[in-house]
Amino acid sequence: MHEEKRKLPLHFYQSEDVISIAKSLLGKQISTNINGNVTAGIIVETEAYMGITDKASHAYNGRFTNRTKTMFEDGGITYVYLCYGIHSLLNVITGPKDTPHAVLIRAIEPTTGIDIMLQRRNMTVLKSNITKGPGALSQALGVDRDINAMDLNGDIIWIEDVSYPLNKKQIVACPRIGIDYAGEDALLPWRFYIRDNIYVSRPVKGL
DNA sequence: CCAGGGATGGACT
DNA sequence: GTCCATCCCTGGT
Repeated sequence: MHEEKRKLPLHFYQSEDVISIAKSLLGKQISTNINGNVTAGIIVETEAYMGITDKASHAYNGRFTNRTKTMFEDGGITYVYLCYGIHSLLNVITGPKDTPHAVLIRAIEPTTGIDIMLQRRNMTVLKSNITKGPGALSQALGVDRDINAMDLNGDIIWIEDVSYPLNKKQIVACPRIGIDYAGEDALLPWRFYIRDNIYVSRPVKGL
């Protein structure tokens, strides 16, 4: 089988429904090829950011800056930005042009190139924190701001359907992390993760 | 120019 | 549980 055929098609990303895309990305495999080093993992945690109406979004109220201009491009590219001066956070841009919706990838379950990921994370033993959390998974995949605005159907970074078994009962929806500044929007249940997966960054108690 | 703040993670108690 | 490194981005002067 030729791997190109499993890559998610452009129309997957260009739907207006960023909530559905955030849920659909669970169980998909994201891969990078950085200077010939291929690493990959199954997406197990995402958050949706709904363009100009979402107070937690960088593009809230149509904010268009040198940083956020990537969000206004056609869906199907990456958006990588620096958080807290240290961490590169990886998003998938969705929707048509000028609809700045995004899905933050918050955790993956490593599948390919674990030795390379361990090196990048400066770890010697495989533990779940290798890719637990958005900053950690970016480091493991070798993603930094050089990967910003990159085509998700290219050869550097891509997402594919690997028929990961998943049913809707395994998907937990809860409020997003670290966005207290967003007022009432901080309560929206736009964080999604796979129940009981050990790579999820902060499972909700009791679920 | 400059101050304030942040979609976090790791170390520590 | 608490603390805080670290630096770009933003908006205001």
